[in-house]
Amino acid sequence: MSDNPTDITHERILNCSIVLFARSGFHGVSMRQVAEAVGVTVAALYYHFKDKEELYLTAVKHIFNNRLPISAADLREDIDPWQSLDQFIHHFIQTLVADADFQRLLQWVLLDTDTARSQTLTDKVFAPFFAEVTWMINRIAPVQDAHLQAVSMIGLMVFPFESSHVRRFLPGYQLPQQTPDVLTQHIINLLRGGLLGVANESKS
Amino acid sequence: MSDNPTDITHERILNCSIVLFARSGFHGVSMRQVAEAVGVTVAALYYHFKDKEELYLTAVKHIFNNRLPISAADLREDIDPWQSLDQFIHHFIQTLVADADFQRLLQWVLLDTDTARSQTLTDKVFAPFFAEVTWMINRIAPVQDAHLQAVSMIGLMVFPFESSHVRRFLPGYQLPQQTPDVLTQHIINLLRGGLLGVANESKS
DNA sequence: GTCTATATTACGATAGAC
DNA sequence: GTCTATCGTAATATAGAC
Repeated sequence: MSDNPTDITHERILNCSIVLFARSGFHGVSMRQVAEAVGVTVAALYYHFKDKEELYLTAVKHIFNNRLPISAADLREDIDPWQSLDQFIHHFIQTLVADADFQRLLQWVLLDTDTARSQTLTDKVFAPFFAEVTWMINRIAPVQDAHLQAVSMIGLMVFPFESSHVRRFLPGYQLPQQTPDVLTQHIINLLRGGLLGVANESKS
Repeated sequence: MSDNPTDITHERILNCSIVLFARSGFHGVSMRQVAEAVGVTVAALYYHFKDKEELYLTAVKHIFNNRLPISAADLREDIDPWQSLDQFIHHFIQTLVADADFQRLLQWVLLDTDTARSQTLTDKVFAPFFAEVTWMINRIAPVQDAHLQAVSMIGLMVFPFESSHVRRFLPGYQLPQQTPDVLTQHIINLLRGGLLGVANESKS
């Protein structure tokens, strides 16, 4: 919060950790690697964080709290639900494009089996995000199972990035598909009218 | 392939490895742990596999080759495209439900940044799978970008499982949502008519 | 083919000087 | 607050007996 030198080092450690943990996950990164990336010794890390786990969890919370909150503009009651959804999807995908570390950390966190860690993270960062998504979906399709719909929507946004390392060797893969505009358009189209798009939809 | 004792041990090592790697990933599992799970010493593992990486890759290929191929019945030209798709989705989701290790290994593999490993796996196991999915989608929506559509469809099937560890702490989560019948119905509904379902679709 | 024993390196973590 | 130095442990991997 404040700007004294301690907090600055603290923050630099977090930023370096995020890059490493995003690339290789908790078990794939050693404290020695983190120390080298920061430019200090291992002992210095242990002055700021009591152990590796606390460092990891703090780093994850740090980036999630910065990237996951959604724009208040997307949640205005007076905006058309579909336009609202479009804005939100575009905004979130832009975040995924801009911050690959955030995207990959999300992927690592989903694989975490530690119940305590999962619950902490869920309560603190995922629950509010998920609630907003659910709220949006409910405005559009109030009778459906909002939880399942929200999961599908998040999957549609996230999976293209989760799978990109593999997909780049598959036929039909093109980088332009992953731009915020194209991807948002694609998802909205699917959410509005399914595989066949809006062609089959009765105009609303 | 044959059934001599060597191959039996070979296979038992793979099966035990799969369980461990699925839970904790490559870096989260030690050769000691694998050896203990199999009931042999570490040295025995190195008789069968030249190093940890070869063990991991063989294990992953082994389970993927068993689980990923899709039923020939889903690909018959004479079956209604939507029915074909329904069968395929149901079949694949059933696999994900039945084999949590396969589901989690898939998640680990998507996180792998090693280009050589990714390419090998993609060529050998993902490409055929992806081609079949693309073929199905193309029968339904020939003009669309089949690659993107296929990614979305796979994401819709996979993400509910990828996220289940986190989602169980979120409001609206229920286990029945994850049964093959319910999930397949949900996805088909979304692919047919978007968020609002088939209500908006002109009857075909 | 599997064992015991071990080489070698890396890991997380801490004590104590400055 | 960061350093040097180090402890104890666990990692991957191999040599050689059986």
